[in-house]
Amino acid sequence: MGGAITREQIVEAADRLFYAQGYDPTSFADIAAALRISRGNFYYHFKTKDEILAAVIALRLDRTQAMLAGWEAAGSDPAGRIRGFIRMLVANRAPIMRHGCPVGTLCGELAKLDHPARDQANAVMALFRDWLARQFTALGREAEAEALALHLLARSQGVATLANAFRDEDFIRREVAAMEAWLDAQ
Amino acid sequence: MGGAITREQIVEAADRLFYAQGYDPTSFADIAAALRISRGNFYYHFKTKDEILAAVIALRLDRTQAMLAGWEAAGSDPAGRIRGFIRMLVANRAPIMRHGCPVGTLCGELAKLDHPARDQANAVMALFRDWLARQFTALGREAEAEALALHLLARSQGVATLANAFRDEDFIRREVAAMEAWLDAQ
DNA sequence: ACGTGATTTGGACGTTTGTCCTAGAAGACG
DNA sequence: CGTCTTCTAGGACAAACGTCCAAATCACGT
Repeated sequence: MGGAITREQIVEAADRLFYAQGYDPTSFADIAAALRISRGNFYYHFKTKDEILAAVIALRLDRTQAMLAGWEAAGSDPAGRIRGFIRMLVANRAPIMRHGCPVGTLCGELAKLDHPARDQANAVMALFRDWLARQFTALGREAEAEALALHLLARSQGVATLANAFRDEDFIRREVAAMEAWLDAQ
Repeated sequence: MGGAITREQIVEAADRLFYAQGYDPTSFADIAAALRISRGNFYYHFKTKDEILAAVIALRLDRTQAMLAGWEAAGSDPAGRIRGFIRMLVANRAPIMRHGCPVGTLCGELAKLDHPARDQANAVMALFRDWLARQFTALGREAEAEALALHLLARSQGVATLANAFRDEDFIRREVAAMEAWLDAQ
């Protein structure tokens, strides 16, 4: 396989384009142009567009799971890990202001499309929820762990949505500080 | 004008469909089928699909402005008005769980499409922001009014996003209660 | 009853979409 | 060098898209 375009490269390009433009508006032609390959080439690796979406979501699931597992392996305390989650908003502020949160926007789009892969996309969101709940449990808040996780996840999603609409970097920093203060009070 | 399909009916149907399915995935055929009129009929009232979108956003701007003005005219105090805003999440929980927040989802979609009407859609969001800021100003928090408004708006958007993903009604109620408690502490 | 302007129809148009096929290039292996 | 498998290019295909138009229909003043 010489200059072979691997399946992985297609998924990678689709991942970026689905994030930047959305799943539905992104065409095979867009992905092909990004990789400079022929349109017809897709059919060898994927039978349908939905299969590409499924592969993209599977990739995101894997990467998210690996990232969260890495954060748990690191020696920091649960509160420090949650702080790391919150600070993702600052670290990724540029793409978030341009395209929103990759997780939230895909869930929203697939919900509107009533797409079969909706549940898979939601599973990525659930990964964050469950990870956060585990951290709050480790903080001794087992009873309210899931509610606290959903609360923090919702605030993050809201910040991403408004940061995307208003392109306001200071707003992100203010809200991140507020979430950290909230975390300290827990 | 006998059984004349008015321009207003088209905008109304497009408004509903854009909310339920999104702007891009909604075709002229969809709107025509909903109204049981001919596809070609649109060209008499609108020249392009973008014109329909502009009309839909203009309608939403008008209605939002009227709704918010009505809330200010009512005799309640600023805190009570903010409480009314928060309770929108509970009042509209069914459509929110199905399709998300009409304001936030349209802003997100148009941002991804890099659509010219993006700013108009954001103006609807800004309407809520400015209205909330006015209420916080009336509460004597002029200096931080906009930050408080954005904070509350972000939390509402986040609740709508997660309620849409997880279809969790209890979550909405819990978060609404938490926002009311936050408001009382302000 | 008639004519005029407003409104609606059904379809044509060129383009783009996702899907699918075939011919051949490129690689591994004998 | 020859053969077999793996991969790619380019285009065919029907369907759907937004756009646009000519002809028919409707409402209404006279």
